[in-house]
Amino acid sequence: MAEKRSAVGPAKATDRPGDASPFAVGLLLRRAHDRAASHLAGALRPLGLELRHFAVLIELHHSGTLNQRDLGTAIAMDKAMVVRVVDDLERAGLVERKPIATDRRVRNVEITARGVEVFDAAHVNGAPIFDDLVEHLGPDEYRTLIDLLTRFTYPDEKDR
Amino acid sequence: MAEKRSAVGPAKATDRPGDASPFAVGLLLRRAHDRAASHLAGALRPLGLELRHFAVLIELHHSGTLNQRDLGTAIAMDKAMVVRVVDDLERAGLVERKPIATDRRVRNVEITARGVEVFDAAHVNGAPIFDDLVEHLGPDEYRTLIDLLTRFTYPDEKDR
DNA sequence: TATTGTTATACTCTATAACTATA
DNA sequence: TATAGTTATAGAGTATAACAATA
Repeated sequence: MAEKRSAVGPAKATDRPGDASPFAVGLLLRRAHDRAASHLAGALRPLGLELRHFAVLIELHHSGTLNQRDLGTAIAMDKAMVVRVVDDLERAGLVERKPIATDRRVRNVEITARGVEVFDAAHVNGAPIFDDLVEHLGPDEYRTLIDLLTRFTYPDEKDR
Repeated sequence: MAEKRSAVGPAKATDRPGDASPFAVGLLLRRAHDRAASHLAGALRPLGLELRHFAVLIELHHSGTLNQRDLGTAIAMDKAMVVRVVDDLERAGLVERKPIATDRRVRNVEITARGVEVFDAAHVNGAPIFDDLVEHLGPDEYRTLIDLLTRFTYPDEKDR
């Protein structure tokens, strides 16, 4: 692949080398995500979890308790999807819904002790898969990638 | 966001700061892709194109002529999807299917002169949107991001 | 009247599988 | 028998909208 160039027409402003078209970024990100997702999904499958379940566990492990609205906002998940994913997790005993005293509409979601266990187990079991995912990047490079990606994705936020 | 930590349980091997869970990479990539895709789709909409159409144009502009099978391989697109996308592009006059002499099953896809025009116009019209997409990264940082992302995504390839 | 969470519905995307015409 | 391309179908994923309870 990528053997020929400029087979079509004269040089133009956009006649760039390789994948330098700005639009290629979108495609590159899609394929990067596909690769990461298939690796990570493989690490979670033995635990009966999918990435979207783990997104909730990560957020709860990180932020503590959140109601479903804030949880959805935090992980960019539709509120209807939040309901289904929390249903799954609650059925598995990994999170609990807790009513709050001041507003009977709201239900806080908490990670359970068992949820924390599974969270840890996923990281232990997934370590080899994760190593394979990033092995051709050095540790510094990986950190740089995460940093740049984070700033690309959340342009308005200072911390994260 | 990201105000509390360790609200749950004692410190563990996986009790990392922030989004340092390996699994968070998948989620970060998803959101990075979502942000890029919505920006770039906005740049293509006035031209009546979607990202998947542009994926084909980029590949043809870059590699010259490809048959549909190789085209699908190059951009990780299912052969059935290739048919539909090439249908759209051909209807718009941006690519042409050309039979080859040696194998009457195969149809090469070529970008047309009008396809090159639209390719260039997309970059011209999209420039402000693209600037907005990456403005909080320096040029060097953007190049680094693309480089790391490319190596992350295509671990086995030397060039690209 | 607005909001939280739930349920139901519709729509898009993708993956699969059949089908044709060639080889 | 295998392959390139096409078409049709089914499944998953996502987005939308209606709904109930509460504020």
